[in-house]
Amino acid sequence: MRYPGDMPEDPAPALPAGLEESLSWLLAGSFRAHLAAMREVLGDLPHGSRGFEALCGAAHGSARNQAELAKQLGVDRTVMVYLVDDLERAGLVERLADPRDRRSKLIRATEAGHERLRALQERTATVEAELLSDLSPAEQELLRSLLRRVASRGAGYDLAHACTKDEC
Amino acid sequence: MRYPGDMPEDPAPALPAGLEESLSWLLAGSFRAHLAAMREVLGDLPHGSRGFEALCGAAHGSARNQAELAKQLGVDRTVMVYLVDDLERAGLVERLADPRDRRSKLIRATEAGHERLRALQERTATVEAELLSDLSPAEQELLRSLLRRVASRGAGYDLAHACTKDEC
DNA sequence: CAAGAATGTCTGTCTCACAGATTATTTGTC
DNA sequence: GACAAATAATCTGTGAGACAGACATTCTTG
Repeated sequence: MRYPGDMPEDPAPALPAGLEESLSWLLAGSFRAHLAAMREVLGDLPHGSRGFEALCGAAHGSARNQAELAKQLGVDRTVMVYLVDDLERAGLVERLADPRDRRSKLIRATEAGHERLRALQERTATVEAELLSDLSPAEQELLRSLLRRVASRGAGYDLAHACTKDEC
Repeated sequence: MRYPGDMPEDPAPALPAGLEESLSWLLAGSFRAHLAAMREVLGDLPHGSRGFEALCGAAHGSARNQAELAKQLGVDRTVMVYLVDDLERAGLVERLADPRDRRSKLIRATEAGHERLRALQERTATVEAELLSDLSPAEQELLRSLLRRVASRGAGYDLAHACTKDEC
């Protein structure tokens, strides 16, 4: 865990000149920072940040089946297989038969999954708070709101090959 | 309530309930959206979005050497090798000997690199404008500003293994 | 009932990131 | 000046992960 005063003495490259105005880099940089901050918190959770989002979705029942959850997470359907496999093996989620469609499987968080998620969310909240600590509470909420609108608009894009190869 | 003319083009998963408040998902979603939007614009540019940022950094001389550019881009030093290799092979950047330190190599954009970058920036601006079209100009600038502060704070984190494995 | 679409899964393949070692050069220490 | 340690770039090998394509099952639509 790193604390505010605990910055690496490293002659920090800080923000790269000329890139700081590029939305490309701003999003990548923020995303990377968040990812790095989450890493230690998530610990041995299968598939790290993505596993966290999947568990989150499973707990909230945000998707009817595996395919829809995959779309929400922005991953390929074949990736979803071993993602859920590993979460299931860890006892955090379970595949339930959908009574309405025997092809579908409902992905739901187990009791242990809910418990784990709650514990993780406590700690991720701390991490996020630190990451956003330069922003006032109002600005933090504003940032979420703006990102939500951007992400919402981007939800319609073709996400094939969107995620993994680059930075991520 | 749905009306006759109100066609459900795609049963759009839209925003996943329960995830939309998670900064984790908001950043990932926005980042993915931007990545997807940029893909077609960048075309055959080596290494896509990351190559674009590298070219940008090379053009602005934001880094003294290859290692520092790698830090700014958030990539491993060994990754930087073939990233620059490919950009160099495409004639967009060049490795110059640093007169002050013969170990270092300055990564600079060639004439063709500047040209290509300028052309790309025109088109990426269009794409970004569309991605942000739900936001007013003031909000767009606000978003950039907020992200800059987040990314800036996150610049000090340990970025090892930050990027690739998870979405991105 | 037949044809087609959707869901989840499996297999094979291929790209990519990372650890570790290597070479060349610089910096620090005595 | 001589030596050790640190740093920059590179190369090799390996492993993880993403994707295309095919498949079995089930639903939907004509």
